[in-house]
Amino acid sequence: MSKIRPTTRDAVIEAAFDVFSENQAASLGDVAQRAGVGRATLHRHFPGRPELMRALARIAMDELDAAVETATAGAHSYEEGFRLSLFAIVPLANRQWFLANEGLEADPEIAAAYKASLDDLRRDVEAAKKEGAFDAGVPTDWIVQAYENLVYAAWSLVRSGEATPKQAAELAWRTLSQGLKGQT
Amino acid sequence: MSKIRPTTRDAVIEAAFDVFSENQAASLGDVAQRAGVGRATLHRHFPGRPELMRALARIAMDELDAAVETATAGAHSYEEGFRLSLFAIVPLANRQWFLANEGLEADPEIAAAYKASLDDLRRDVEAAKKEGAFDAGVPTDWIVQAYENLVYAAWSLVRSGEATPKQAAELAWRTLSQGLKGQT
DNA sequence: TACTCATGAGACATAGATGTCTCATTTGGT
DNA sequence: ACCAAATGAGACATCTATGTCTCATGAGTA
Repeated sequence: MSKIRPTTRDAVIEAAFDVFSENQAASLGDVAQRAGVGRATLHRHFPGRPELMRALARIAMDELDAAVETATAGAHSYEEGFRLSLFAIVPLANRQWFLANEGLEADPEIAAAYKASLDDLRRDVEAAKKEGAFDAGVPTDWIVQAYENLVYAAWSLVRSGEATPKQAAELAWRTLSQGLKGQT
Repeated sequence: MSKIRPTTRDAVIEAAFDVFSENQAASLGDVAQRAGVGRATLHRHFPGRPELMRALARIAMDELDAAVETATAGAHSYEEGFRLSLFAIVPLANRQWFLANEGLEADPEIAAAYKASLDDLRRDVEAAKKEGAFDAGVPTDWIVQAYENLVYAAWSLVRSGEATPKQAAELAWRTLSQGLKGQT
């Protein structure tokens, strides 16, 4: 077992997700306090704010990938895969969204990983089009944008207390699939 | 004619919209520079950041109201009104969105005005439900969330250069109306 | 021309966030 | 119990954004 208490680093990371999802401009002192950790200790694990954000981004992307992979393991079609992914992603949205406004596109590794997952999404959208799940006449870029923003909308609904994650994901799926369905 | 050059205040406001829509964390120095104005002059017109943000919020909301009112003047139904509003709002989204993450809910006047416009939107959604434009079984809160976030999605598509405002608004409208249409 | 007022430039003080360092204390493994 | 490593607390220096103030300049007006 490592000499570094695994608890401390994890506590900082979880506190950072909590604090930053409430206020992306929060200070590192806020994060340390929420984690119940000294500010100096935070700096021992993460040299500075960019490194912490980088770590959060990597974790968030890995979580997302894992959740989607698990959720879609038994999917029989791309359409079903999208539906299942939506249910898996909505509860994770609060851990993802605040990262969008951080200057992470400057980090080559993060930017590359993000681009790769976007490319995957575009590929899946196009496969779903071929299945007839989405209207082939609608631009893939729009479907991707609508998908991402309906996830955010669903999360917002959950956050406001108006729906459970399951209900919100169902509404988002209905809007997306019925709204962009291929015209028969 | 007022002794205060009307140009200066307007230049600051326009620069602020430009700069903050690119980076909401930009400094007042950045805004002053973009406006071609001394930093002290900016402070002469707006005591501090909150006051500037407040002014931007009021202007943005007024612009939005005016644009919607103009656009929907000739609408024959709530459904048509929503469609026309969407076309009017998408080009203004960049002047609206960054204000969401500013602590403006703390300002009573701004908060009240925002709440009022949200209530209007909810009323219109419910009227459109009665028309059959939206499925009465879908929560009004979801329709409002989807509407707002599809506006953002449309603006994102425009910003990426993948569509004109008109095309993006058309896609957003199609997604919303077809996705939430009442089941016949 | 003389006057008034907004402006630009820059000095100055302040506040908050950040990053480093030290030292006493605690923790976990031996 | 002993030891090495991690931690907490706090001092310290630095940096950036902010807000104020002063003074010279320029534009518009009488």
